[in-house]
Amino acid sequence: MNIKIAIVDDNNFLIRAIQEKLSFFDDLHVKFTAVNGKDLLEKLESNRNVDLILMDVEMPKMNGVQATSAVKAKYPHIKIIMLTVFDNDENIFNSIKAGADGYLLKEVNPKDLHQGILETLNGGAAMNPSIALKTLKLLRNPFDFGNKAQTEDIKLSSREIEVLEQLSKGLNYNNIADNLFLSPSTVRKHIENIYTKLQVHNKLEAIQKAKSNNLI
Amino acid sequence: MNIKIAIVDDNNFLIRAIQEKLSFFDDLHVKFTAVNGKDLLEKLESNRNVDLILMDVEMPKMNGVQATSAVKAKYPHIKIIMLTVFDNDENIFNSIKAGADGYLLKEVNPKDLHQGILETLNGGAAMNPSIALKTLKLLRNPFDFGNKAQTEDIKLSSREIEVLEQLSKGLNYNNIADNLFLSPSTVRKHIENIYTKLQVHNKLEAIQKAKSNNLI
DNA sequence: GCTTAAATACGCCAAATGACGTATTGCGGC
DNA sequence: GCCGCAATACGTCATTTGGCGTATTTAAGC
Repeated sequence: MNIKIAIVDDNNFLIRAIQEKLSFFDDLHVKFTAVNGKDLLEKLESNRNVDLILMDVEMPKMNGVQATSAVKAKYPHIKIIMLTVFDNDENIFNSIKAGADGYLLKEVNPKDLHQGILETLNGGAAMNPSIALKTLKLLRNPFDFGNKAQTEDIKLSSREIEVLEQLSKGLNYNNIADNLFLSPSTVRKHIENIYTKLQVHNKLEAIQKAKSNNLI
Repeated sequence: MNIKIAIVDDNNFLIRAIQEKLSFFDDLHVKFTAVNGKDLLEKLESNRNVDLILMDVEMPKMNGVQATSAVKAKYPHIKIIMLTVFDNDENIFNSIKAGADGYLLKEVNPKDLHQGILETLNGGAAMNPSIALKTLKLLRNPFDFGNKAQTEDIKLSSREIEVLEQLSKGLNYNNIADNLFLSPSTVRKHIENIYTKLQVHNKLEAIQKAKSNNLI
């Protein structure tokens, strides 16, 4: 077994410490390291043959949450474990939302880190018990789930929103036309305008963007 | 250290197996066992000096979820770890809501069980990696909280799931091919097979169905 | 060793989609 | 009355997607 790992952290000493921990295990190989999210994305561009990323949260330029979103959007098969000294709810929740596959504290011992990496690659999730408890609490109190607003002030007409809603059901243009008593041509035009306003280029992206902006 | 444990399971062989696992550790002591929730509550009545309960989910008379609610309402200081052979979302979610402090599968080895018990008493939560992943998915998808467990027993291969994940990001076939180091033809074939298995006819429907069945 | 399932890969064809340009109608505001 | 915007509608063209057949290679199970 040869597991290819990337480490992302703005602190070189901590990178060194993590490498040290990984060095005990023959099946783990550090492909490269990066000092922030931007650096990571650039390096992934030219060397995407990575199984798992150990990611810090707090970093300059692009933090770990943003980087996780970006990586997961482009390389969903790459697993990501957040590895950080902080365990505040905000970071944990945002990381999970961004798609992280695990969340460990940096004080983790080599054995548990190794174990967590294997479990994550095996379709599980790696988590400190204290983190696990926080996720359970978050699940029990679904109070502030959807309200992280970063609305870009996008304005769609009411007709466009109707079309978008139909689109999100998985209907094709002809069915939408039937449902809204429109010509298929008109539906297409509406969708074209929607794409322009949202700056996207296909159904999926339009629906995702619309949802994240509470348009539908 | 003297940790007082109760085991609740309607299957005597499984109780025996759990006792066996606990017997390796001097700090763990099984105070009593019960065969269902009702039995547990009665026994707790006369002997409430228990630190932690290992609880089965599926039981006659009163199941583990109901028992957890009842115990937590009356004895909030007692920790409860669900210990079951099944790991379906419904049970996990309901157990968490009922107040469980952990969720382990019965196949867990003695060391991990011991570890999980200590961590739970120490203010953490015990969780299998596969369970942990499910809780993360539940956190990401606050929508499938109240609804159905109508898992249609759809089986996708791991490669198919990878493709589906890429698809759900809004990528087109060529980009998916690039990301997974495949020929576009292969991506198309995978997607075709996915559609057949899910009985759908386009991206959107596939993604919706996959999400509602927790495949992605 | 044989069987099966999964993963890989092509080709063909029809349908759906996305990106253009263009045009008409209706309605509210100034 | 004119302006601007939303809503309506067509045509064209290239690309993407979905459906179907076929084939080879690899991994896993018996």
